[in-house]
Amino acid sequence: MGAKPEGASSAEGRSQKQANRRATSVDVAAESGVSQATVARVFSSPDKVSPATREKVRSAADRLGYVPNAIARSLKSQRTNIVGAVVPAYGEYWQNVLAEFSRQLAQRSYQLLLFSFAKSDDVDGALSSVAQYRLDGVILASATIGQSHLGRMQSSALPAVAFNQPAAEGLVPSVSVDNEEGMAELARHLVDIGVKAAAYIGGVSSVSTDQIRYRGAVQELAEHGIACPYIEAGAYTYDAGYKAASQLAQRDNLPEAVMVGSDEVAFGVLDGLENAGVLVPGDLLLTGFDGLPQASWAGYDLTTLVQATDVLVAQAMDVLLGPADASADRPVSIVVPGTIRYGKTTRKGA
Amino acid sequence: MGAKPEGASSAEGRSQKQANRRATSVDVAAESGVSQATVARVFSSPDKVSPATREKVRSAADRLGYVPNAIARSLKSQRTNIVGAVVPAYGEYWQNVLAEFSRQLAQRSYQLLLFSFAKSDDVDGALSSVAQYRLDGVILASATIGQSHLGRMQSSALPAVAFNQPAAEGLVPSVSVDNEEGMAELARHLVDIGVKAAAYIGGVSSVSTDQIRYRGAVQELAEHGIACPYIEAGAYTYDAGYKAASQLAQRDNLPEAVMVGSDEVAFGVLDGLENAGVLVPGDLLLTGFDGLPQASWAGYDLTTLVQATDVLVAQAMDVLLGPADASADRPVSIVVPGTIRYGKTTRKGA
DNA sequence: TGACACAATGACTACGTATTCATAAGGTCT
DNA sequence: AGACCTTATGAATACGTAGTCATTGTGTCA
Repeated sequence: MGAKPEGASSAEGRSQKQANRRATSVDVAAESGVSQATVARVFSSPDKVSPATREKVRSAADRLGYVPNAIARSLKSQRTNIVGAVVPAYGEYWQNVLAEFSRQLAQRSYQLLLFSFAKSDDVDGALSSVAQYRLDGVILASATIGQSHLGRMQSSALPAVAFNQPAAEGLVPSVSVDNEEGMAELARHLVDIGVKAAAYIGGVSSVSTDQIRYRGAVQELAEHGIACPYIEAGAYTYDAGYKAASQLAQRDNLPEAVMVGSDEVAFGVLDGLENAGVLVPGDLLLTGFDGLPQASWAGYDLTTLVQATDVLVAQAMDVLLGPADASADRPVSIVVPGTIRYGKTTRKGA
Repeated sequence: MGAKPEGASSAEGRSQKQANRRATSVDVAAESGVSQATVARVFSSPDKVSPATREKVRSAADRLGYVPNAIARSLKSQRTNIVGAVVPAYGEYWQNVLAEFSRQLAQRSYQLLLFSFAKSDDVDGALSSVAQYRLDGVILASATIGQSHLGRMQSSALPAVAFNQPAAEGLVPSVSVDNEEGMAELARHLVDIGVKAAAYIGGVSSVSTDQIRYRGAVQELAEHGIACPYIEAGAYTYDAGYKAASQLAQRDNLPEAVMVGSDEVAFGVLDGLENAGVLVPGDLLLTGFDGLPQASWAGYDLTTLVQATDVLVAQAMDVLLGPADASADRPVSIVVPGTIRYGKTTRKGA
């Protein structure tokens, strides 16, 4: 052990020469008079180093402002401690989900690398970016990720979980709310309070969640002899809902109730109806789906199916990062039930 | 050039042995009978490779499912192509800002690594994580990042930009909306329509944006002889606003107008007031701040100061990724003006 | 006291890529 | 045809870390 205290001065000389370079474990080793291996050990498995050495290295590291380089660590260890999330760039719902992902990943001390896309064509780009970073896992959120993408995902060795994406069934492990049953429960609620005629406003009819939610409504209502025509808003936005409602309001015979496929659209429908002089719940009952925070704001107080986002996300984390049962015969596919929130939009007496 | 076509068979043998290992540039080199260096060139500077070789390598890469490893690339090139964002985990406003960051970074083909924190104590953890990944830059969003953190940031060589964070002035390059002038303009609007008595509802009084916005209101109103007491909601949430409004509504003498420091709180205030029987704008005028999408929803139609989030974010990107003028004497500090949205909450005649 | 287990540490190498330098082949100009 | 430049390619190396293996010192047991 060359314990001559010349490490300090030489290291300082160097650090003056190249002021902007970040210190490396080699620098710290020189500064503290130990080997690079020991420095590495101090930061990755401290118990393998004697307390005295540990302290010496720590202080040298502080002096030099050394921070371990996660990139290099990842290269060596083949783990990044980063999870990717492919999420649509717009939409209240996805923003909330993303926030929840971020919180729960932080809890498990993972970082979240975000791949968002505006149009569904951009998914391609996002997914090929995903492959470059050797992530520990990836969350595929958004119904607009096609099955071809999912198939490719399946073969890519990268652990993945599809979030609220019925189309993924059988291809990729998935976690979703029980869309069909949830919407059916809302329909049952309408039946219970005596509704005899209804309509359904969806976002985009080609999206699988849209179809499944509609099916849940139609089937349940059909059992009670109630028809439920489908109206397409064209997008999952407030404005699309507002417009759809404006058109609906001009009809001669208004349905007794309107079931909307998502809360964000439902807010637009509600405002669009009231703007056209149709009172909710006076003239027409209204339900949403998702359980966005705004649904419980007094201004809207919407009857809707609340997704337990925290539970859904927690399940997704478990699938992704939990025990590696991913090698099971078929990908797991977890369905979480939702809960109805009863708001004033279906309160008949009002 | 050992052009014997034995590369293929040997590579296949290997790929069968270790099925789950991702192919590397070395594998592709073997498969296509060129050197690793040439493979690297095909993917990083294709014009330096002859078309024939390029094609040969490309097809070998496809066959093996080769995707360049961004981690290894980063280690070598000292650039990650990733920008970090330190953002609060909650709040409509931040969710919107984050979405905009994500969109604009994607446009510039950067990825976004998200560090969110729930309590402001967690900022420490987030910031030390930030340092480990050798990011190309970091966005510090949230007024709760203390000056000590900013100071440390300043010395860490990592390009940073503070977003809507007045406290950063002089320490870190910053981009914000003109909080003071924006609130002053709203106050002027109230004065213009004849308001003689007002109150201000802030989120958390110790936060710098809160203080500055309040100052903007107070000073402008004072010039017209109008007092403007400060009420603290306690958080930047709908619920906090709702509660504050409920208490306010019980007072004997209601102010003519209430200025709220942020839209999300303002929505709560609005609903809280109406719930208590105080009509807006009939009994009381109301303004918000931020320009959230919900402000233009017909249900609220709030008068507020709209932040041009896209412009703010674009400016932040320029500061962070643009020409490296960061070495200027003092960090730049860009202020973007806001725009008033006139909603029905200050429409006196209604 | 010698044989042996064990703790602490250092030398060395691999992770996968990009880049520098050297080399070889082919073409141009006088 | 010889000197020279250009293009295409390969060999070797560096990026910063973690883990393997070898080495040394220290204590324990018979």
